[in-house]
Amino acid sequence: MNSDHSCCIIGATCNVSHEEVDCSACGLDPMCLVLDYAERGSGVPEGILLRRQPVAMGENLYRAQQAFEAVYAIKSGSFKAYIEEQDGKERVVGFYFAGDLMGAEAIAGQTYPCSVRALEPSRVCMLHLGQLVNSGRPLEALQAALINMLGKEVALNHQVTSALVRQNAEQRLAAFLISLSERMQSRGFSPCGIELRMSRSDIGSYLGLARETVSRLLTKFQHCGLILLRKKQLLLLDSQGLRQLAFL
Amino acid sequence: MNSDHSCCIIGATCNVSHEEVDCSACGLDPMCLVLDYAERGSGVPEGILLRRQPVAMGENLYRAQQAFEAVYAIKSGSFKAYIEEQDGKERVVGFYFAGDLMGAEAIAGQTYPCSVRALEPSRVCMLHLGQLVNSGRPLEALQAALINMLGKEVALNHQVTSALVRQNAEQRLAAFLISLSERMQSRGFSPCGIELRMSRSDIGSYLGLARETVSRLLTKFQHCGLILLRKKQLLLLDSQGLRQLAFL
DNA sequence: CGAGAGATTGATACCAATCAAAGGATGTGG
DNA sequence: CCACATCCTTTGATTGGTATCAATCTCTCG
Repeated sequence: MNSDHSCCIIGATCNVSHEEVDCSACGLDPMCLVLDYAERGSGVPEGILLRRQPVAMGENLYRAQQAFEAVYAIKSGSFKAYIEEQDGKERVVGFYFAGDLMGAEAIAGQTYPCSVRALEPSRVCMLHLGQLVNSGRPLEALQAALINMLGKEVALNHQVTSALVRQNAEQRLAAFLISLSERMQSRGFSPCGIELRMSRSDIGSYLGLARETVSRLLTKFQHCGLILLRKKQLLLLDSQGLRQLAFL
Repeated sequence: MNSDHSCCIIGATCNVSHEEVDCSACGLDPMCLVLDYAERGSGVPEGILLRRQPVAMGENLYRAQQAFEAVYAIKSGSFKAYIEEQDGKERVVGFYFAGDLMGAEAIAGQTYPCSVRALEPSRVCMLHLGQLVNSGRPLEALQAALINMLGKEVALNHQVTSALVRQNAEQRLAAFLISLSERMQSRGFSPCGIELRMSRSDIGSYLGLARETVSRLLTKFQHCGLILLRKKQLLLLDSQGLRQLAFL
């Protein structure tokens, strides 16, 4: 919020995308703790939690229609969720960053409804939920943690949906940037320096805008002094101004 | 889907809004079963689950900013979730019908992010989650059920969001009608006869359209022979046609 | 019956998609 | 190391869909 906060995206002192979230900011954290505790006890099911698995850029974590297997927490990097349309094009339905949980939307239907692909080299922790449920160990703390995370995602989705539908292009993009900033901040990253790993087309697809419109608005925001943009490095100069744009 | 299915909304033989969902179609069903089972055992915490509480039309189940207390399952009737804007207007963020779960979005933040109001006289079951977690009984089955429901809601939200943003007014409204039909069918009601308890303004607010646009499109759909509309009674004549409108 | 809210229908203005073209960035092979 | 191809991005001109303003109509309820 305050610009005395050290923002170093242009000078590239800190490259956010190569840092890992601390376990305390990670979506799977409560689960990890529970599993750690369990592992100190007796019979530990092997391979239920795979930590810090590398994922190559462009690699798919899972694809639409696949049977549900696991939920994933992002340790570092970023991902996009998308759906293949019948015309072959892909529609982006979400972006995920370090600390986010992915795959929860497949729990109920036991099938992933969308595909998820890495936007850069990343690392994820993988929790095999199916195996876990059958493992016969007490699960209360773990389940409570999962319930909390799901509740969080539901709440976020509520916000995003209602915001997107009602707002015009300018408001949508401003809200998108603000939400990115807040998500970064909640994970201990700088709230004003953000690396936009996704393309303008991806952003447009997510916000329901043409890529040309995204481009136009970004330059407009820059001319207004709201942001600074160098390639994929984004600097929020006036998040207050963006907030005002987003909600009116 | 087939119109040989008896649809009686004009003749008013069956008034959907006054029927209750069977427990097996209700959002809280697995929980009810678990609690029933527990109650047959020893020390049962009193008042954790309040069944079939009546809610008057226009009454608020909970309001934005209130502390999280319980989740609710609708036995009969319908509700709208909305947010008060700073200009005093309300933005609708969702509709809920018999069998739906409400309040899950407050679990993580322990505060309701939106208000929920009855669109007609209704009945709900109320599960005091906070008390339950502290009651010290084995909760695995209950939690598993809640996880499933939340996963379902996340998946649904994903769909709705991405659909709403990208589609034009005609597609949005067609998709909205289809989704209503599917939700009704999944709860054992007729998929073609639906009572629209909410106003055109509410629908417009939810879909991000002006009420005039909603009105225009409904009459257009009627002229195309897709639907039949008498006041608040809606009859889907050609759900295939609506589906085609929605996805292209 | 009258009042007020909700719904419908018409005319106009504006925002954003689309079409079109040029300008950068990145990577590959000669 | 440069030439070329490809992809992403930016900017401009035109078109169409939808909000908005305005008027009338319908229904409900006291």
